[in-house]
Amino acid sequence: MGGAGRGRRVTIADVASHAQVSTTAVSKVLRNAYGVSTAMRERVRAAIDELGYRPHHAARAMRGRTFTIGVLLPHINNPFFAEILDGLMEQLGGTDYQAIIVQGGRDDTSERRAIDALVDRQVDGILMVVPLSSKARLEEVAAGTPTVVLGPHERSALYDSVHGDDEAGAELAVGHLIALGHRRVAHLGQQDLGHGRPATMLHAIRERTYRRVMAEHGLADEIAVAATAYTEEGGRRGAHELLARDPRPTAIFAGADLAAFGALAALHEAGLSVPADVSLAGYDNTRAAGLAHLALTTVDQDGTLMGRTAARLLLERVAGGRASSVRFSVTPSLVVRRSTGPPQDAA
Amino acid sequence: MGGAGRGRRVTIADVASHAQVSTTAVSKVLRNAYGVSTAMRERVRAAIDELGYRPHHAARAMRGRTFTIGVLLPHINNPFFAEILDGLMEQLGGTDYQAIIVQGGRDDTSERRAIDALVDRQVDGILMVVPLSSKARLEEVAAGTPTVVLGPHERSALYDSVHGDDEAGAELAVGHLIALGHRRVAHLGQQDLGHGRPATMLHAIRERTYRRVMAEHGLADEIAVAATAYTEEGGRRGAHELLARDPRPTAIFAGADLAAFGALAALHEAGLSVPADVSLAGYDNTRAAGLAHLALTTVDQDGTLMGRTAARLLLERVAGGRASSVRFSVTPSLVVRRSTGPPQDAA
DNA sequence: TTGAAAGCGCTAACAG
DNA sequence: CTGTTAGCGCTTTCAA
Repeated sequence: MGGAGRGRRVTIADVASHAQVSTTAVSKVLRNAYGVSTAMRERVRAAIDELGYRPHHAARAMRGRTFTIGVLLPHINNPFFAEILDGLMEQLGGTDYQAIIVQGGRDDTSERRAIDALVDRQVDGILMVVPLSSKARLEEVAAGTPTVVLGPHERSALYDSVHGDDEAGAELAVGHLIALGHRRVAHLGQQDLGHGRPATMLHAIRERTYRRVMAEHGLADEIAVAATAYTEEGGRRGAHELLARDPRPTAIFAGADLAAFGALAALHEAGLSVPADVSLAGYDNTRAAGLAHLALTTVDQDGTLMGRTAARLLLERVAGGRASSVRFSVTPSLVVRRSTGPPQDAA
Repeated sequence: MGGAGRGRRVTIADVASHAQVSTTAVSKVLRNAYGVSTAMRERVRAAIDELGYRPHHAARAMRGRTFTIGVLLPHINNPFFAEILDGLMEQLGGTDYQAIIVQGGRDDTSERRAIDALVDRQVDGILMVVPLSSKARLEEVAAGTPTVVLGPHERSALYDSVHGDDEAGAELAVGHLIALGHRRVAHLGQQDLGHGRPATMLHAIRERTYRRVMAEHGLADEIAVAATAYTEEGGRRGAHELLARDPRPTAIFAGADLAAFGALAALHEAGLSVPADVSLAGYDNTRAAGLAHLALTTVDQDGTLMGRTAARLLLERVAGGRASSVRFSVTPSLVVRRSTGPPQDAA
C-alpha cells in the first residue's frame, strides 16, 4: 500500500480539520500560493507537523507539479556521466526538486522507452544526456515538457542545449599529437547507433575534426579510424584493429577516456609501450585518467559545470521564466600527462 | 502541459467510446484482468492503437500500480553498480516495469531523502543497493513497499536480502596473499558513514574477515588498516597512509577495485612496482580490473547475477506471491592476475 | 482572505 | 461477461 506502514494515510482533509480550516487553505499553504493570512499559515504548518502529513505525489501530479526532474543517461558505466550528475544534484540541492534517472541503453528503441517512462511520470523537466534520438523526436518531447539536451550540437527553439566545444577539444588533442611530431595519428571513434542525426553527435564531431585537422596538416593519407564504442571493450577492440595496420600508427586519439583505457590494454597486449612506441590521448579527463600510473593526456571539459548549468536552465524553464531557448558551450582544455610524447624515430 | 503536445490527452473514456465499450472493459484490458472476451479485447486494443492512447501514470498511481521499480544507488560512479543495474534491467526487460534510479549520496540524511522520494512516488518495489540506513529504517520502508536490499548481510522478515559472501571473498584474497608468503598484508577499507549497523555492512565484513584471517595465521601484529572510502581518491589516500608505515606492507588487500586503482596510483607515486615491491588485490572484478595493463588480482562476485536475482525477488514480492523473506548469497571466486606475487625477500 | 465544490483519469466494488 | 458508479487526494475556479 501507500504510506509508511499501517493505517490510512494523512490527507489535507485531516490537516484541514485539525487546523480548523478548509482544504483549500492547506493546499495554498503547501504551494506557497497567495491569499493566506500569516495566522492561518502558522496554524496549518503546525497541523502538518503534528500529523506528520506528507503530500500524496500521485494526487498532486493529477493537477499540478511533480517536483521531479527526469534524467536520461545512456548508461551509468561512464564516469563522466557521474560528474554531470554531481553538478545537477548540487544545483538541485537547495530546491524541492528530486532527480530520477533512467537508463537509455544502446539503441534508440530502448532509449525511446526510457524517455516515455519519464514523460509518462509527468516529470516537470527532462535532462537528456547524449541522447541517440532524432532531433524531431527530442522536439516532440520538448513540446510537452521543459527539456535540456546535453551533448549534441543542435540549436532548437524548443529546448536548451549544453555541450562542450568538441571541435576545439578534438583540435587540441590532435594538434598536440601532430605538434609532437606524429604523422600516423589514428582515431578511436564511436559507431553511429541512433539513426537520427549523426552529424551533430559529439562523437561525430570529434571524428570529423580529427579528419579535418589531419587534412590541414597534409596528413589526409594517414587518416585511420576505428569506429567501435566509447567503452573499455570498444577501445580495446578498436585499438587492436588500428595496430594491425601496416605501418601502424604512432599515436592514437581516443574519443573518450574509457576507450583510451581499453586502448592501453590493447597496447599492452601488443607489447607496445606508451608513449615510447605509441602515444595516446583521451577525452573527458575522468578521475581515473589522472591517476599516476595511467597519467593519460586528455581533454578536460568540466562535467560538473555542464550538469550544474543544465539544471539551472531546466529550473528556469520549469519556472516558466524563459520563452527563448539557449545554447551553452563549455570550452575544453588539454591536460598533458605522460601518455603522449614525440614519436620514436623523431626522438 | 502533460502529454506530447497540444490538445487534450486521450483517456480511457475516449478509447471506450471509440471501441463502443465501457471504461471498465478498457481498464481490464490494460491490466490483463480476468473477465474480458477475446473479441472485446481485440476491439479495445485496436482503439488504443488508433487513438495512440497512453495510460495516465498519476491517475493509475492513485488507485493501483505504478509499474515502477525504484533503485537506490549510493553513487553512480562505481562500475560495479552498473553491473548490478544491467542484471536488473535484463530481468525487467520482458515485463511492464520500468526502473528509475535515485542517488543516495554520502550520508544517511541525503540517502533518506532519496528513499523518501521513491516511497512518495509510490514505486511498486524498491531495490536498495548498499544502503547506509539503519535496519530499522529499512524495515519501516519495507513495511509499506516491497523491498529487496543488496549488500548488507542482514536477515529481515520484511525484506529480501541479496549479497555476496564477503567473508569467503575476503578470505580468498587475504589467504592468497598469505599463501604467496606475505606477512605484512595491509587492508584498504571504508569508513563507516551511516550510523546504523556497521557490523553487517559489507565493508565491515571484509575488514573483519581480513583481521580474522591475519590472526589465524599468527599475523595479528601485522594488521594495518586504512579506512577511507571505496573510491579512487580514497584508495590513493589510504595507500599512502599504509606505505608511510615502517616497515611498510608488502601486500595490500583493497576492499574494492576502485580503491585498488587509487592504490596503484599511490604505489606509482611512491616509486614502488607491482607486484615486485608490493602485491595488490581488489574486490568486485570490475571491467577495468581485467584490462591487460592493470591485470588486477581481485574477487569476482557476478554483479549481473545479483541484479537479476534482486529483480526477480522484487517482482515476486510485488506480485504478492511470497510471504516469507528470502536471503540469496552469491559465492565469490578469486581471479588471480599479475598484480600479486611472492614478496621480494621470499622470492 | 476564505471556503465549497467540481473535477483530473483511473480502478474496483457492485449490479445487471 | 459487461457496464455503472463511487471515490483516490489534490488543485482550482468561483462565490461569499
